[in-house]
Amino acid sequence: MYFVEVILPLSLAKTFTYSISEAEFFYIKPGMRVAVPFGKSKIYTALVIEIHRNQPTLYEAKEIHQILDENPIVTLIQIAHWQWIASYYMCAIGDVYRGAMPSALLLESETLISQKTDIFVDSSLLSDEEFLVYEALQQQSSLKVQDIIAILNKKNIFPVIQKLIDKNILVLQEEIQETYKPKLVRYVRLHEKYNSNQGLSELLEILKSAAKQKEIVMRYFQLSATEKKPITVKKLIEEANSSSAIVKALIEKEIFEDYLLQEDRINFDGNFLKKELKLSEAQNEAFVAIKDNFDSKEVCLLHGVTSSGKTEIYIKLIEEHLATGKQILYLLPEIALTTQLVGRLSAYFGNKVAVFHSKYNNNERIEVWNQVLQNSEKAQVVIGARSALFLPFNSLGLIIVDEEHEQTFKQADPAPRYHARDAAIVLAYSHKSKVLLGSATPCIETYFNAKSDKFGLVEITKRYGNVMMPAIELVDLKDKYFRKKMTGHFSDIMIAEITSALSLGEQVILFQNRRGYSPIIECLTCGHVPQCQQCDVSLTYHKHKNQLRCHYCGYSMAKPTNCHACSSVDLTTKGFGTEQIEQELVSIFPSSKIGRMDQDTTRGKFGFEKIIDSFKNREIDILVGTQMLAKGLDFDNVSLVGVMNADNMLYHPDFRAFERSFQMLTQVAGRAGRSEKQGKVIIQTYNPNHNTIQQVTNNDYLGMYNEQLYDRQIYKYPPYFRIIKITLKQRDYDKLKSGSMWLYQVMSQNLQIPVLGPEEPLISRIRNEYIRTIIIKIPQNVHIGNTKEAIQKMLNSFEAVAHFRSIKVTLNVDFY
DNA sequence: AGCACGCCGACT
DNA sequence: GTCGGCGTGCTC
Repeated sequence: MYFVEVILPLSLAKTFTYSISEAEFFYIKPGMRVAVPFGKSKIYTALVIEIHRNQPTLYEAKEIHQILDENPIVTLIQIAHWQWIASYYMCAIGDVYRGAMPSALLLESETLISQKTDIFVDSSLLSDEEFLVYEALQQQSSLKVQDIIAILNKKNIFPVIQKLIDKNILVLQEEIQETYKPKLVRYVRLHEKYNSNQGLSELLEILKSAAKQKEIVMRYFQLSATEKKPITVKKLIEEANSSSAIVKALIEKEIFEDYLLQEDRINFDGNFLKKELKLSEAQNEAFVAIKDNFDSKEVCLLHGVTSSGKTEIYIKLIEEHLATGKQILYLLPEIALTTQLVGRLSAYFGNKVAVFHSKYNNNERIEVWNQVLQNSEKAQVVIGARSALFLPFNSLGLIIVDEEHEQTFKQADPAPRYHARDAAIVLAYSHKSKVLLGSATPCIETYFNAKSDKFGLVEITKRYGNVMMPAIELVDLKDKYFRKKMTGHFSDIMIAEITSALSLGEQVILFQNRRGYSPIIECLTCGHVPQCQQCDVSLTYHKHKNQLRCHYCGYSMAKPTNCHACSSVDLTTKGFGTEQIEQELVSIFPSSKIGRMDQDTTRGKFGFEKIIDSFKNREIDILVGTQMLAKGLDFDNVSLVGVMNADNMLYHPDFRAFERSFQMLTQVAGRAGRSEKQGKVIIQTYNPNHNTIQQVTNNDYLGMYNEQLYDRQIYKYPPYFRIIKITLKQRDYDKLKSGSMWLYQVMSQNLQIPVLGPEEPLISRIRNEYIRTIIIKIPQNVHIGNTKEAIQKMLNSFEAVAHFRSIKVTLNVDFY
């Protein structure tokens, strides 16, 4: 008796046992995929993690359906890493498996219904519904479950199908199909019988009376002489200005023959310049210091101010690690940044650079997966967003986490809710590789780890080429409104600075961390504010579409003309977003070209690139945008950055609000003045004396760090405490209330550590589900693993209470 | 996650 | 009386 232990791509913590034959026992290796039946009718792509001979005692193992791989496509290191993620982030191993694999490698079966062949059917014995299905099968050889639901116009169709199967008319098939199709390109070459000199003259004789054909053949000779490589059919037709019909005729005459070659979808060969990299003195010092740190430490933090030229240092490090033949992973917070970076890296490393992120289509992702698995030349350096962490690396030499402070590295939903930076450090440990974290505004925990000697620390305090740090000027909004110096949301100083920058032909970036036109609409008569029907939030006004929209569930309605509560027509808008800033700009600077960059304008695969490119090409004078602007973009002609309102970030009810505000403002300010001239930053605020604002102005990271660290210790937050957030959701308010109270009490009684809650979050209802949260704080001296086990046990007993079982519980470890 | 079983209310 | 709603439990 032979068995395999498999992971299923479902939210199940257990592994499952299937039986295999003796031959399969010797063939299957851990990391191969097998198709297995699971439950009544479905077939899933499971991953083998163990092959063994221990027969299960409590049930009879089913047989596997089919082996899907010839070789493992997942490495043992990956499987171990996934298990770590599942246990640390408290989710099912199946969640990690599903999140880690490109979806095209995880196909599920689709049940196909078809008619048995060679049977006689007496249609008078069929019911109306049975007949409809039977009739449909006369037209099509097979039907999907969805098709039959449509034909019968009802949901539960299985009784009908079952009767037809019983009457020996139908059969069901379950098939898993690989959807990956290699990209094939059609090439053309001369038939071998004309390869000799004698053949050639024969050929000319044949073509004497076919001018068009002769032309294309002559063109073929020219091309193959100049290009010295195979010629595609497409290119030949283009170059000869001919048509495919003529090529086809030549192939039929056996003068040409065509053949197919597999080609990679993604190629960065084009801009390989083999540039020699020259580091500045400061960069070189940092580079040497990083290498020194790597001698004794696994992780090193590179803390360099904005524009200090961190990327060149990364490139130099990549160069050195490439020489050892190991793979390199470069993680970025945002997909949109890959295009810029690929351009820069492929100039040095040419086709050794590969990219992996969620906007790639299935085929593209599988190609990168396979290249990484085979340690191919073409994927020595992999650039990607957080999911690139799951690629099947053989031997990683270096992981770079750029802009390590960015919260996008933490996956919020669905599980696995992992932090790519932290998971990368663990992954690096199993590869015995090094990790470089880079940021101008490191995350407090990271800096803490560096300061406490867990990580190495290298700092650059000067900008590249000795460009000066931007001069930051604060504008007190309270004072400006009082003195009536405001035009819309622009202070007189802001307008003057923009005017002067524009007159010098320089570009301006304006930052407003809120999209839409204005957040809310309020009735002046009764104070009513339109709310979302399904969520506990006010609707946001979007002027462009004249709509009110919910940013949580996507609900939208036309802007009302009168108040829904009192019918008054005196409606006013409160607060402001990017859309309103854009519109004010149009009236203040009518002759300037104004662009807007936020979620609403950057949809689509290249939405972001389009705006960035037109800004770079100076087709836009003033760019208004949300936090997207803060993410490591380089523009060389921007001399002024304006922050419309620095306060709304400051007062988020979140222990990170000040840290985030500092990071955001410093990063945005860093976009100013990237060439010789000192850049200028205008920050409009109601709180010019606020510590965080002052720290931004004085470029005082350490001041911010020390102040925040002090608060974190007092209020029990990271890095001193690790936090687990438990979210409970239910449509029934009372059930949720009693369930969350029950769980809170069990936890606070059984854990000797702080447990807070159950709290009603700021937004206490989304899509008609009520929400409560419980926060658990684990101090440094308490064992994390044991605590998580205890929490898991308590959650299990929570689920054992029948009344509470319908409450959805999600866990978020290190949820920030 | 799906899918079936099983128990109660709204219709032919 | 049946259809179909969803709460409950299991899948190797």
